[in-house]
Amino acid sequence: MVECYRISVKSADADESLPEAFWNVARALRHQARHTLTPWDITPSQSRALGVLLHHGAMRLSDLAEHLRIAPRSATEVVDDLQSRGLAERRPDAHDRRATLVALTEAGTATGNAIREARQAETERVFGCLDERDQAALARILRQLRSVIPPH
Amino acid sequence: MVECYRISVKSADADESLPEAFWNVARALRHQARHTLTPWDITPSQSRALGVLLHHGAMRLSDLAEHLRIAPRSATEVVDDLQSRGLAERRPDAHDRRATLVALTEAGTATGNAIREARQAETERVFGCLDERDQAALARILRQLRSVIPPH
DNA sequence: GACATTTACTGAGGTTACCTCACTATGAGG
DNA sequence: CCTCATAGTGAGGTAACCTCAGTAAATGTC
Repeated sequence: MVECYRISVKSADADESLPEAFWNVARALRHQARHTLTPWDITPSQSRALGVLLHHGAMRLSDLAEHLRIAPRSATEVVDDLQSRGLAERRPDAHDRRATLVALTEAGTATGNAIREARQAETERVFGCLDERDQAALARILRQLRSVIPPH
Repeated sequence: MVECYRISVKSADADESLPEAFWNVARALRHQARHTLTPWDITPSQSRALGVLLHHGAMRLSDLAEHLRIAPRSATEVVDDLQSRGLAERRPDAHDRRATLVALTEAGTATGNAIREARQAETERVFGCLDERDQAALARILRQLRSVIPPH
């Protein structure tokens, strides 16, 4: 179902180092991901928040910040943006009146789902072009790379 | 020469998808690269410019912009920064009085070399932990991925 | 129960790394 | 000579972050 058009290798700079090749792929993927978002006029950071809320449901602003690995203050801004677009809303937390719960609106859920599907199709098109063995190899290699990079 | 300490796999979230694993590695690498720069108090974008100038020698500001894939106006700023740190200097282009050549100072060359070496050691430590076959496999897989992502 | 401490969010203001648009100085073609 | 293109930069803007200080609410202590 997934079309794998392989453009002629055109002897593309095969003389690039592994890190260069890695970053080139990362840049192309990032570029493509940004492109995928254009129909919704959503920024990447908003899309990330949408994804977290879609996946985990309503949560406190500080928890959202943690999921997004950003400072709580920055999450405030992302939520402001989503709210001004009618994609999310703030609700009081019944158990803690200091906290505010962030929840997707119906529009937010719909948009989030649409984006999720588009991104899934996109990554399937890309990573699905690798055969089973290469997918397994890539997963293994990525795991090993990450084990060598000091976390934090 | 390269130490490969493999921390226990500790069954780290092995349930991540390929794109997730890819981005996690990318994030860790970016984080590490940023960390590597701390001794020189240099920003990543300045380091990139330093690298281009080191590799290709003095060039016009617009050519530098092209190498860095940024707008000429943005290259002006990077060069301003490098110049204020005494790492680069502007020179008139003898053949075109509109143009300005950007050249590394002695300090800039030294700093650029030091950074290049540190980064090389760093990537060798990471990618060098893959055996020959895995390095070849990764290179091949990355090439294939990039051939599937529409360029530009 | 009063009081100190901690926690949750947000206003104010800053940074990095980009961008576009308009302007000046210069070069190149007819 | 005059028009047009090109090289760099000032002015001003954006996204996505940050820290620090302040307010309101909860929680622990005496």
